[in-house]
Amino acid sequence: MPEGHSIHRIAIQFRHNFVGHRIAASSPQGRFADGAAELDGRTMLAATAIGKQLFLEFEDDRILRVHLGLYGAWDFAGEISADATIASSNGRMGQTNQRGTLLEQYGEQTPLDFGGSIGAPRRLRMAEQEKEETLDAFPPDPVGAVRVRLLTETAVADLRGPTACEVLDPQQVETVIAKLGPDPLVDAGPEAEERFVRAVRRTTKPIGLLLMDQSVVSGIGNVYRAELLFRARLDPHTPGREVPEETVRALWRDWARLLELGVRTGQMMTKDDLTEEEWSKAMADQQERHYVYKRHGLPSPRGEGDIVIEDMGGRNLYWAPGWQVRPGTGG
DNA sequence: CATCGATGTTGAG
DNA sequence: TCAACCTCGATGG
Repeated sequence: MPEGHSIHRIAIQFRHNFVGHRIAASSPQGRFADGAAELDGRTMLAATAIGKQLFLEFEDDRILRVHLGLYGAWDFAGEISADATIASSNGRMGQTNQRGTLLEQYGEQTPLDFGGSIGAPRRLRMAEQEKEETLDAFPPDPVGAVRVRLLTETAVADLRGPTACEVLDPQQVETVIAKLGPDPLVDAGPEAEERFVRAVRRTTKPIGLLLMDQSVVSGIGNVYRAELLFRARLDPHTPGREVPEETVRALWRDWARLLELGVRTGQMMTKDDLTEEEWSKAMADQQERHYVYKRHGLPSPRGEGDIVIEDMGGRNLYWAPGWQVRPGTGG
């Protein structure tokens, strides 16, 4: 159940334990047999996340593009970095990625805390089973419908339930990337913010939809959308062109901040100004990590009234009308 | 045990 | 606008 931060963490995990290694690729489920055969026996050269898209580059210009969708997940096993530190000098996505080096993406090395599985949570029973198998034999037998298994001498990554899983050439990757809005961890620098400002302010579409539009900005999902708008005190229905420029810039910078925090902690922590005690509580209880997401019916944390839920573009939107206002209406 | 909904996207109508 | 994709935790009987 990933938003952008999850995919960046997955990319980091691949850099640690798979990039630079010859990969045995297979499709235990069978639905990706041809694609796996194209990758099998080739060395992984780079792993890059842009928004919710993951690109795994192999030798001979073969790039695996994966989108986890709503419930896809990667499960890692074997010798997997537990206290992952940002890998350095993994190069670029060949000629397909003009968006800067991986080091530029992440700046200084940042300690991370990985579990064995990233993406949708697994059944505990399954995790225990795999743990036992790992002690006995490597690699463990695939559990369930594994679309792709990527295997090194010591590490294994299983992909299940993705929306997209395909082998592309650099040209095709270029086409995909060209349709994506900026990702603060990929497109560092002022041009990215300018792109975002332009994309928002040129349309009358509501800002609540624009933040979810991956061609406007990459990586934001339903949780971050709701929380960013609350933090900005912005009514989700405000047309893009009516959002003050400074507010649009503040949204971009806040997204950059929340995304960095999400990559570092592995949690979508969207609250500010918590005491140490409140922080611990929030990290243990998902409900406590957010101001409005899935908190409809509860009193707004700020201002008057309750948090409400409504449909926007076919997704549940959570917001606090007593706090979030439309600019220029005096509210 | 059955059903529902979900941190997402695509494509048919 | 809505179903389909395909997985699994939460919920209710």
